[in-house]
Amino acid sequence: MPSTTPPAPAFRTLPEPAGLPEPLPEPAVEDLRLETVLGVLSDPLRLTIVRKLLLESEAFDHTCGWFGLDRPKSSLTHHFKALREAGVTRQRQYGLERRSHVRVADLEARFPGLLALVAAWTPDSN
Amino acid sequence: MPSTTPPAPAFRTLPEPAGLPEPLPEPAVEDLRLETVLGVLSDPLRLTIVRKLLLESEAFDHTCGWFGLDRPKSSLTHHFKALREAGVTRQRQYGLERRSHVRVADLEARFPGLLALVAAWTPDSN
DNA sequence: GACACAGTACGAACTAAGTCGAACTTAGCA
DNA sequence: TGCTAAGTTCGACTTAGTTCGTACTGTGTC
Repeated sequence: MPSTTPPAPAFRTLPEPAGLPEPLPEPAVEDLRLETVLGVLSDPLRLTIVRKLLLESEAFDHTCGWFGLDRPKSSLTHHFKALREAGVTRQRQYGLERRSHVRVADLEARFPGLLALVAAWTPDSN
Repeated sequence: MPSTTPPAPAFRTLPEPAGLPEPLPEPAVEDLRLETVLGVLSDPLRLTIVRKLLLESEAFDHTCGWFGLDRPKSSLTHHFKALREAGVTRQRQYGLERRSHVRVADLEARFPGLLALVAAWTPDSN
C-alpha cells in the first residue's frame, strides 16, 4: 500500500488556562443524553460552530463574533445556548464577552467517536 | 490489569438472504447527510427501533409489529419512513409486510462509530 | 455621567415535526 | 366472494423549534 492514513487525529484540544470564570449552567457529564446531543447537532449552523471550534480554534474559547456567522445576534444567542444546554459546549463570561469551547473530554467519555464525525462533516453535499 | 474489555463488539449483522424484493426508495450511501441522520436519531422511539434492530435481531429484517411498540400504526409508519428516508434503515415489501433492517455497512462507511453509540444508548436516564 | 459594545431576554410570527383517527390498499385465506 | 390483517395515506391538531426585531443588562472607556 502506498501510504497509510493516520489513525484518527480529527482535532486537538488546547490546555485550560488558569483562573477562568465559572462556567455558565450546564448539564453534568453523567446527565448528557444522546438524543439531546444528536438533536442539537442536527442543525447545519450548529454543526458549523462545533466543527470550527474543533478544527480552527486559535484560543481556548471563542466569542460568538469570532465565528463570523451572518445572523442576527439574537439568533446566535439561541444556538449557543442550545449547544450549552445540551452539554456540547461550555460557556464562560469574561466581562462583556461570553466565550464557548467544546466539552471534548466529557463528550468523548460519554459518546466516543461522535466529535470525530462532526469534525469530518462538510456543510454542502457529501 | 484483571481483565481487558473486548475491543468493540457492539452489534452484529446477519447475512443477506438471496432473492429479496427490491428495497423501497432510499438515499444512496454517498447522499447520506450527517445532520439528517443525527436528526432522525434524536428521537427516543427511533433510537429504540434502531438499537433493537442492532442488538436483538432474530432475522435479517423485521416488521413494525415485531418491535412491540405501543403506538397507533399511522405513527409507526411515520417513524419507519423517517428512518428509511434518512438512510438509517432499508425497507422491503414482503407481500403485506414491510420489513426493516439497519444499513450497517453504509452507515459505518460514512459515519464510523455512530451505530456503536446507538447500540450503547439506554432509554431512561444515563 | 454618557456612551459604545457584547451579548441576553422576551415575545411574536413562522415553520417543521410529532400524534393519531379514519378511510384506503393489498395479499392471503377460507 | 368476502373477511382479516399489515401497513399506507390523508388530514387535522398539537407541540416544539427557528428566526429575528426590540428592548434590556452589564462592562469598559472617555
